[in-house]
Amino acid sequence: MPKSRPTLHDVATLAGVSKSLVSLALAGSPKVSDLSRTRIVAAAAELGYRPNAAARSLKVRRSQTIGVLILDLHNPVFAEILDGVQTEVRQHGFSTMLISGGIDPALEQAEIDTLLKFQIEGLILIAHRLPATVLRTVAADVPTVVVTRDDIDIPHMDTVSNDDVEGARMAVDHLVALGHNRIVHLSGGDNPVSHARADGYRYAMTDHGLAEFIQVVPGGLTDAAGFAATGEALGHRPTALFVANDVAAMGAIAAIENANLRVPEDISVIGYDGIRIGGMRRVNLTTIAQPLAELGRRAAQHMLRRISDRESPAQHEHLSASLVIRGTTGPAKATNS
Amino acid sequence: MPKSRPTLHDVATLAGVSKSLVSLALAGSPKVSDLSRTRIVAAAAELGYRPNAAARSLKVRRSQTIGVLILDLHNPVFAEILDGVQTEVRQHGFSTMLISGGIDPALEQAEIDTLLKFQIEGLILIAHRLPATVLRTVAADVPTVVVTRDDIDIPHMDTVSNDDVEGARMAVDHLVALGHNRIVHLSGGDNPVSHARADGYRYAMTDHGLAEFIQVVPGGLTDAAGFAATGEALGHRPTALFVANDVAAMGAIAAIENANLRVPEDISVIGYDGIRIGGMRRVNLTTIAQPLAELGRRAAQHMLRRISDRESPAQHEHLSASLVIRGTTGPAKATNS
DNA sequence: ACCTTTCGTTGGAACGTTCCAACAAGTATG
DNA sequence: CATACTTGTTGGAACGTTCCAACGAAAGGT
Repeated sequence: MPKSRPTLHDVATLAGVSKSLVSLALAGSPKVSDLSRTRIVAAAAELGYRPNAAARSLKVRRSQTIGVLILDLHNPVFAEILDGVQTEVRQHGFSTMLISGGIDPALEQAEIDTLLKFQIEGLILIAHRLPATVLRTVAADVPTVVVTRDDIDIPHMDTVSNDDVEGARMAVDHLVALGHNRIVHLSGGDNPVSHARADGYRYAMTDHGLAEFIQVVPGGLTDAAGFAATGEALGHRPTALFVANDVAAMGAIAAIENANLRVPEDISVIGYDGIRIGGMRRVNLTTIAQPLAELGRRAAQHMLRRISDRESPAQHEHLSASLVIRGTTGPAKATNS
Repeated sequence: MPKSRPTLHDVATLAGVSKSLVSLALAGSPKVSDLSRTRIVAAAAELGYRPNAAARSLKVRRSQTIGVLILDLHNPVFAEILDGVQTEVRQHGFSTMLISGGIDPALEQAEIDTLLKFQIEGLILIAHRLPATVLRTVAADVPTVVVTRDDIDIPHMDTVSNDDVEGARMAVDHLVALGHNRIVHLSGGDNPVSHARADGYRYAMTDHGLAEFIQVVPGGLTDAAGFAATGEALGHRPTALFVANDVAAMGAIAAIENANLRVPEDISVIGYDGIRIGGMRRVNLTTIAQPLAELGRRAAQHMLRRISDRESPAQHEHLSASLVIRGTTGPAKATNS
C-alpha cells in the first residue's frame, strides 16, 4: 500500500465536511463555525496533514519563495550576507531556496534555471559571475537584486554594495594615522570590486600627499594568491600592506612571517571584508569591515519592494564600511626612507 | 497587462500543435516528428517558455528535490560536507533546497516544515539539534539521512559519520610518536561528537601506557571556548594539546601564545575536522581531517537508495579520518616530568 | 405571512502539467 | 482487399489546492 500523503479531501471526509471548508478553516477564515473548526483541526492533526505547496502555488500563482544564489559557500563573506537576507525575508513570510554554483559558471546558470522553474518570486545574487546578457534576461523574467556588485546597470535590477572606494580610503587613513607612508596595496586581481578598492587606495594616497609611494602589486582574492604576491610587495620595502581582502591578507601575513619579519612590529597589514574568522584570536586581523548582514537585509528589502512593484526604477544602494582595529596594524617604525 | 509566464498551451498554439505534443517533444520523446519538434522548440524559445515545476510535481508526485538542513552556515565543516552532497545528487537529476535554522532550534523545526510542504523527496540533516521525537516523525514522513551524528537509532533513518573514537586515537598516536606523553585533551563540551573524541583520547592514552597522564579539560567547539579553556589546560603542564575541533584549537593556540609559549616548540597542538582554513598559511594547523566531501557524497547516496526503497533497513556508516601534519605539532622537548 | 439578510457551508472550475486512451492516416501482412 | 500494425497526433482526466458563486437554514424586518 503506497501510503501517499493525506490531502485536503482526506481531512474533509474524516471531519465530515467539504474540502472547501477545510481549506477555509486552515486558512483561518472567520466564517467557519467553532464546531467545524475544532473538528477539522483535530482531523488534520490525526492524519498528519501537510498542505501541498506545489498545488497551492499552482493555484495561487505565488510561491512565497525567493531564490538566492551564493557564489561560494566557503567564503565566509557570503554566508554572513545570507544571514541578513534570511532574517529579513522570513519576517515577511517568505522562504528562501539556496543554490550555489560551485566553481563552474555554467553550473551557475543551470542552477538559476531550476530555481526559476520552481516559480520563485525573486532572485538575490550574492556575488555572481554571470555575463550581462544572461543577467538581463533573468532580470526581465523575475525581480532581481545583486549584492556586492554595482558595476552593471540593468533596468529594474537593484544592487546593494558597500562603497569600496570609500572603504579603501579608510584603510589608508588608518595606516597614515599610525605614521606609515610606504604603504603598498596588494590588489585582488581583475574584477570590479578589486578595481574599486585599488582606486580608493590611489585616491587616498594622493590626498595624503603620498602619491610618490603608490605601489599596486597584482594579486588575488585567495589565501594562496596573497601569499604568492607578497614577495613582490616586500621588494618595495613597505612599512604597511593594504590587502584587497581578508583571506588574501592572511596569506600575506604568513609570507611576511616566513620572511622573518613580524606583524605588526615590522610591517602592518590591513585586510578588507570583516569576516568572522578575522576576529579569531589566532588571526586577529585589522580590517575594513563591510556591514555584511546589513547588506543582506537591504537586499531583501529591495527584493520585497520590487516584488510588489516590479516596475519601480532600479536602485543602487551603497553602504559604508567601518574600520576594525585589531592586532595586525601598529605604529610605523622610525622610518629610514 | 499582467505579462504572466507563457504556458505549455501558449507554446502549442504558436507552434500550431496540441499541448500534449509539446509536452512530449520537450520531454524528448522519440515519437515526435522532426518537423513538429523543430517548430515546437522554436516556439518555446521565442516565448521564453519555462516549465512550471509546481504543476509538474503536482501531477508526477515527485519533486526531484531533496532538502538539506545545515546546522550552521558559518562553520566551514558543514559547507564542505554540502559540497559532497550537491555534486552527488546533481548527477542524479535532483536539485537541493537548503535551509539553515540559525541559532534557534525552534526555527530549525519550522524550516523543516516549509521544506516538507514543498514535497521534497528526502531530507539530509548536516548536523542538527532536533529532539528524537521530532526526528522520528520526520523520518516516518520522508526519507531522512543524518550526517556527523550516529547516536540516534530510528527506523529507516540512515546516518553517515566519521569514527570519532578512531580519529582521536590517531591524534594521540601522532603526538606519542613525536615523543609526547603529557598530552591534555581539551574537550568540546556536552555533545555526542565531543564525547566520542574524548573517549578515543582516553583509550589511546591507556593503550600507550599513559593512563596516568590522562587529563580532560572541559571546553567547547568555538574559538572563544578554546581560548578560555586553555588556561586550565596549561595548569597541567602539558607538552601537547589535543583539542576537540579545529576552531577551538585556533583559540587554544592564541591563548598559548598569549602565555608566552611557542607552538609547536613549547607545546604541540592538534585539532580535529580538517577545515580548509586550517590549511591557510597563517593558521597551518595539524589536524585529524574528516573526509568531509566524502561524508556528504555518501549521505547523498544513502538518500538516493532510500528514495527508491523507503523500507530498506537503517544503515549507519562510519568513514575514517586521516592525520594531516602541518606546523603546529613537533617533537616533544626533552621532558623533565 | 412574506421578503431580505446573515451565517455556515458546498460544489465546481481553474491553475499548468503528464500521460493514457483514442484516433486518423499511412504501411505492411495475410 | 480486408486486417493488422505503425507513426504521429490529440482530447481529456487527474494531481491538490483556492476561491467564486450558489445554497439551505435560521434569523430579522416589514
